[in-house]
Amino acid sequence: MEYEQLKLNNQLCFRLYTAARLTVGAYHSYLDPLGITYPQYLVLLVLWEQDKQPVCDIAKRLMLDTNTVTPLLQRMEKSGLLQRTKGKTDTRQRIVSLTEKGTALREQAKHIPECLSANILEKMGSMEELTTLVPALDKLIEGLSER
Amino acid sequence: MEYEQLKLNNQLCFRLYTAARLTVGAYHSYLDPLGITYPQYLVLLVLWEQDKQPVCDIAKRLMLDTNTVTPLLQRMEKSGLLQRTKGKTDTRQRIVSLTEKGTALREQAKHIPECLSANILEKMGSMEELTTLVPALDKLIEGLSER
DNA sequence: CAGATTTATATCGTTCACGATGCAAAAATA
DNA sequence: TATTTTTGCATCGTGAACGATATAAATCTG
Repeated sequence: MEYEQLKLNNQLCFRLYTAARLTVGAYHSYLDPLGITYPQYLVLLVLWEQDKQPVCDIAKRLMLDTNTVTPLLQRMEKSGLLQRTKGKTDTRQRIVSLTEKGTALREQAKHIPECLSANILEKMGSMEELTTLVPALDKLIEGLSER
Repeated sequence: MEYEQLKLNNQLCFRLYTAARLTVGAYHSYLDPLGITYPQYLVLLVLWEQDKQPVCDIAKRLMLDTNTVTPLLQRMEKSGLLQRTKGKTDTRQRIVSLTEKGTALREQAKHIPECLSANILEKMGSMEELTTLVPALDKLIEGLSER
């Protein structure tokens, strides 16, 4: 009784941790042919929405720090997906812009979300649990991110 | 319209990925004094429930592969939390057992779950979203883990 | 305007997550 | 029993996360 809460099955965080891993894993078969990883896909999503952003804006969007994002962008630059140029108004900034290759991937990635939705829906049966998930996660994220 | 689904805000996986990161981060201030990381805490949870398990059972429980768990256990052995001994009935197995130090941590970790619950509840306001989260995540995990 | 502070980015070290691969022991099958 | 297959564990390499720290530019303050 005393240690009841120290049980794996009682812990929300373990579920989040596992669900996140498995979901990212589900993207793998779609992202592999494009030669990108899931975090790289996230960066592309941000840049496809709006190109030419400084590192800090991308980091904010992804809720990551620059010490995670910088190496990520460096790897993506190396693989030819984007460029990092010095900012003009603020020379501390590095403006990240898509290359042709990075832009072109958008077309190839277009169907990934629906493929994945279908994939997950098929395995989960009903849509219901999924629709409750999103607002609950948003609230959790909002709570945990404020400081 | 065509690219509507390629928006970060529309993606469940990003929420899971972020929520998991932030939640693990919330454990940090509690686990740091104990000198363990979150994945190491998960291993301890499993061993506190039942000591002396082979590597594969721990891996199954955490839904991880041995190529993740083995180095994790090696680090934990190095820091004196557990021992890995050869199995007797099946010599391929490595039986993982808690040391005194590993066992003793249970007492210190006892209040972590309630501290965290309180922490999260305070930031989220209502309990409602949290209670819907758990079964939804379970179903998602179940769907994604079957193969 | 000089000095202090903040901001934007980068680097380093450690720990994970995981695909690929290797190897030996156990189990299944011929 | 001999051969094949499976299982349990380990190693290696790569890419992330993230704490700590560094550096220069921008901003704020006295």
